[in-house]
Amino acid sequence: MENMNIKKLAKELNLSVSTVSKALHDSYEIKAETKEKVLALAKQLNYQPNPFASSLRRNSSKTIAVVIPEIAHNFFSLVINGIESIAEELKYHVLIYITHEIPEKEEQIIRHLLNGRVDGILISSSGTSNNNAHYHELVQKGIPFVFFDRANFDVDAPRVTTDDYQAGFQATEHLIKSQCKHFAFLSLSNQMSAINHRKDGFLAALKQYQIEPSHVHIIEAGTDETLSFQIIRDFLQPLPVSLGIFSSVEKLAIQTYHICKEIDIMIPKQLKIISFSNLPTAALLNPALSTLTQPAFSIGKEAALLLFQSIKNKGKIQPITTLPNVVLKSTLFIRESTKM
Amino acid sequence: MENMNIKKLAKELNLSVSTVSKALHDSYEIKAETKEKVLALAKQLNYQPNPFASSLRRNSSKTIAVVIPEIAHNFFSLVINGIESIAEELKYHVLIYITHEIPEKEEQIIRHLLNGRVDGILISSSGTSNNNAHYHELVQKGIPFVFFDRANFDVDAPRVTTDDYQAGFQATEHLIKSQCKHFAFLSLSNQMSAINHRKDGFLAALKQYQIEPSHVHIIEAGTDETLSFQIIRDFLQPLPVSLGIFSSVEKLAIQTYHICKEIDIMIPKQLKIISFSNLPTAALLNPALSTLTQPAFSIGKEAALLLFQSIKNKGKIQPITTLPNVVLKSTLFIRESTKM
DNA sequence: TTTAATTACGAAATCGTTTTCGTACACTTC
DNA sequence: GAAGTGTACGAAAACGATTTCGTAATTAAA
Repeated sequence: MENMNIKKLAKELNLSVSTVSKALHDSYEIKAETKEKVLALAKQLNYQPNPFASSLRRNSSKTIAVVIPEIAHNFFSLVINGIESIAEELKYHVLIYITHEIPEKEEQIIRHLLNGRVDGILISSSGTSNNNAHYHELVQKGIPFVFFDRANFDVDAPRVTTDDYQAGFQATEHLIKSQCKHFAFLSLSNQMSAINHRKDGFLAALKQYQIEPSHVHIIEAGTDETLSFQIIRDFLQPLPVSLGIFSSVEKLAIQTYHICKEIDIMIPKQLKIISFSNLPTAALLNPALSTLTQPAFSIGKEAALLLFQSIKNKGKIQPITTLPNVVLKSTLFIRESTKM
Repeated sequence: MENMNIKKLAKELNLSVSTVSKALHDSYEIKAETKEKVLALAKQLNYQPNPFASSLRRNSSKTIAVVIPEIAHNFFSLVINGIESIAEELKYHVLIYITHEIPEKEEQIIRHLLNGRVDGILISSSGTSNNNAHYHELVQKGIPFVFFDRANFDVDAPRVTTDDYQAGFQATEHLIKSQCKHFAFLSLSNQMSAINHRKDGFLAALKQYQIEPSHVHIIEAGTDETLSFQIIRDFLQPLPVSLGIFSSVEKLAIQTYHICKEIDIMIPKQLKIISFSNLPTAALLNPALSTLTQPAFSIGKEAALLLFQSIKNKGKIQPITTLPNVVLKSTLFIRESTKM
């Protein structure tokens, strides 16, 4: 009695294992009366099929993996919320893997997932553009995956991204119109698609408005907290006049706020700043932070939908259409931090 | 060649399946030379054991589940970070389930997990104290689990919590010494252990300082965003004089900030507020928010360690000692929001 | 009445591992 | 040289489901 399984259930019912299995799956081969009996006893004895036996036989796990650079980050946790909302509905399970922004870690995780533990993968890449091998192995193994936010554009896989270029352009234009004279772009690295698109938008706007190239600063702060603090602080001393900062990620904007507080730089008087961010407290900051806010929940949802579509279509003939490439819009919130 | 498995590997090596399996597990029965050959070819052919076959046979999944009320919440994502740090080290996989604060949802998830999909569970309960049945079923099934932050004290399971009572007392004392005259406790519900302990500390402090009971307000805002907004707003109109608010969770404090902004209540002049919170931007808010900050990462780590200990000891004779009950300390950060 | 089709079930193979037993062979020990 | 002792491997039985393939019994069609 320790553990219920289909064999005991069958014995109890005086039926064969196969009949019980079919009854539980509502097979047409089994008559209604028998099905009812089986269902009833299964419920009564609290029978739950062993998921591993099932997965082994069916070769499907009802599980997806989410591979993200970090989790303690509003954007990613909102995305997970979106993913979960779909997964839950489809009765899929969600495994979380965190790369801590280490490309080798991502590779290792992806390579591990080649073993079939999951039916599909959602990835926000920490990888560098020159290393796609592990993605190609996924393709080869036939494991569906979808990029979200940070995609690798050299890999043929569905993507859900935001209009990073346009948003970057828009944010920069806003800084220009707010009378900034110097412009800085805070970047994590020059290897991340989303961030580079934002930078491209930034540069395009500056070009269009004919900003003197010597007034344009690209700050690669990197992913190490201590180091990026140092890099930003160094950049701000001495402070370029009428500096407008466009931070490509929330974290760097917050660090900038901390540094300004520390070394007494007044926002927005001496320095204006706008950032990509999903901070629920952006409007409550001192001063309120102007943001470009991505529809994080929707990104998760759309990515999950695409993934489940791929999973469903697996093995079937793929129509040679263009790859799904959903692009969602970010929203610009102008607040005090960029006030004239 | 589609998919490598141990059978093909064995054939390729002219060895039996059992020998290969033993070699891969470094069994003493297999001589070094053979092991090397097996390992070499396994690596070359990129052999990865099927996890489901393994799990089925071994009756262990190398997977744990984390069941939390919500994920887009600094506290919980930090906890997950802590959990992941341990799981990753032990090569365990982490499944995430979100209850959205719905007790029935939690029950359903836990009941599902009785099927053996995971080797253990970490839970921050959304359950009400009068419903423990699902936890007892876990005990009965022998599935180890550990509570963190929000525990159910009627269930015999290891717990990792914080010194909620003391922290609540301390925060309240701080409000009292900041010359508040009215005191409000913002709660999600009166069914959550951690929050109730905070409330107990709050009440104890008020009693010790002989605060007039009519000056004490317990606001149960609930988990619904719109509703809680309404409830807090109603409470603040008209505004009790010299009000000191102790918010049991970050979310309600942020809502309070928004409301104060909206209806022009000045913090800390007209209203002082302190909150449990892991906001990285607490110091940057307008005004900077006084907080009690839980060691979220450590909570996750400790909880995971306890869980893995239980998993390891499973089946062995349990020494009849007291249940592990790790209590970590929160840190009080006094900032402008409670300034005199 | 015979044949064909349908209904409702069961036996057994299968998924890919792990593990328990055997056992052949070489080597010691007395 | 018989008995015992390792050493190194293989055959086969699990693990618990799903699925294929049969088949007895009933019903329908010719």
